[in-house]
Amino acid sequence: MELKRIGDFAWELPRAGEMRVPGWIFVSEELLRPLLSGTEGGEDEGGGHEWNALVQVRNVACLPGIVTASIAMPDIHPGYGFPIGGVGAFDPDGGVVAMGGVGFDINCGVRVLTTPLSRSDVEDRKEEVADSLFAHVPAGLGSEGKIRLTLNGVDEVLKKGAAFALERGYGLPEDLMYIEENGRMDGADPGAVSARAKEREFRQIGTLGSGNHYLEVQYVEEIADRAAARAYGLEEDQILVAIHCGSRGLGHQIGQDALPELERASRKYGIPIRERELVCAPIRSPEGGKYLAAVFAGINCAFANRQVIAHLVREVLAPLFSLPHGAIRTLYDVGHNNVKFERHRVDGEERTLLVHRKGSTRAFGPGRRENPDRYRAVGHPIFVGGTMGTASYILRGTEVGMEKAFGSGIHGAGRAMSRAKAKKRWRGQELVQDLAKQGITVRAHSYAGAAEEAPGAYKDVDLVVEAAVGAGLNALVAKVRPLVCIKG
DNA sequence: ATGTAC
Repeated sequence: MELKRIGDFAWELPRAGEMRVPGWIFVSEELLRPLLSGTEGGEDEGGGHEWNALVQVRNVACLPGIVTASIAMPDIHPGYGFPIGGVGAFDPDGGVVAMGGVGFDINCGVRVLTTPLSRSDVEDRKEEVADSLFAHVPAGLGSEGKIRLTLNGVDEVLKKGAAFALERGYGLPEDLMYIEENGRMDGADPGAVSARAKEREFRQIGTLGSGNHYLEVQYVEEIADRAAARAYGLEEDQILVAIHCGSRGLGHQIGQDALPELERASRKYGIPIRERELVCAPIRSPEGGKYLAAVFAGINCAFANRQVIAHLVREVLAPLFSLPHGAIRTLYDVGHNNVKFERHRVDGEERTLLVHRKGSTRAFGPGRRENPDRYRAVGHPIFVGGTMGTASYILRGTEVGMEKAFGSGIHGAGRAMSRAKAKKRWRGQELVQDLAKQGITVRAHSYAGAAEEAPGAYKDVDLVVEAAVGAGLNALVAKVRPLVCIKG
């Protein structure tokens, strides 16, 4: 595939064939190289689909009703249907909602809590902090939470999101102000969610899960943007807690249920299926409407999940450091596997679009009314999770990002190596010991899982951030380092 | 990502 350079950190995949718009890939030369080494039409573990992130950018560009471009963030790597790091905005008239644009872990995202603690408060108590968090926050594959829901309770979670958790006494009212959508997505319909999906939520609310999900105690190493840091209440050496998780089994089941339904819809409406998960339905069709109502419910499930986990973190840290719960505040909570209706300027005209972000964080810039009052002037924070052994970053939305990428940003380092390959190359136990020597206390529910998450299996997060900032999509606010990491 | 399987 021929790419045209259109900027220092921007490349265009020109419109050709059945593409309705061009592809825009925001990467540096160095990050572009591995993308070009994939083989088009190559075999993959999933059954012989084209397993190449750039092919996926092109496939998304072929979907009906896509607006402006099929966009890839600097952490782009192959996903199901959409690339991870992919953004696609669609016109509600004639456009589609695509399962691959959301993925299985609906509203997977990050919440960051601020504390009044500084690095020195935690540094020599890391083992104690790690053990307490590990014991109190349920995590790992198939883990079950401390809360049991009834069927009616699950419906309430799906309708109310984080507010449900608050009603049950998990969290502080001010938390809601600092969650994307205030923690509650409109248009969620529990009736669009299967009984099987709901059954998976009965015992799973308030659990971290596995894979790349984690709970991390971090300190602020460096502040790059004083004004934004002031608005966010961040200082150097300050202790933060990052919670990375999603909608667990429920979101996964919504995705599984949607596959055959949207496959039928794709055929019914005559939309070519270019990859198993790139099935879709017109936004205004009954099938599209049902899928959206189910996804919105899944989004609420993840908001509620992170809200409960934030409470569990407070239950651990407050007594340990003699703090009131109110001293541990929600900086922000924002997802990176979502689809939603948003207002955007396209060619000078304000329009409502359905924006898919798959492994891409919403990153609204200065002035947007969706931002909390305290953040309105600088844009809301976004969280870029590095790996167990490397830095994470706090960035913010920008006006350039609003124009070029529908207000989107990066979400992490992005995998550079498959999970299978990483598992062969590293041993989890050795990895945890190595990290301990570097001052990072890791508690993992699965050593095999930890090996898959080896820092070496990811791209260099510093380069990914450099590209996002260089392209102007996001602005750098602060760099943070891990002290304690709980892995699923 | 995922009760790694219909």
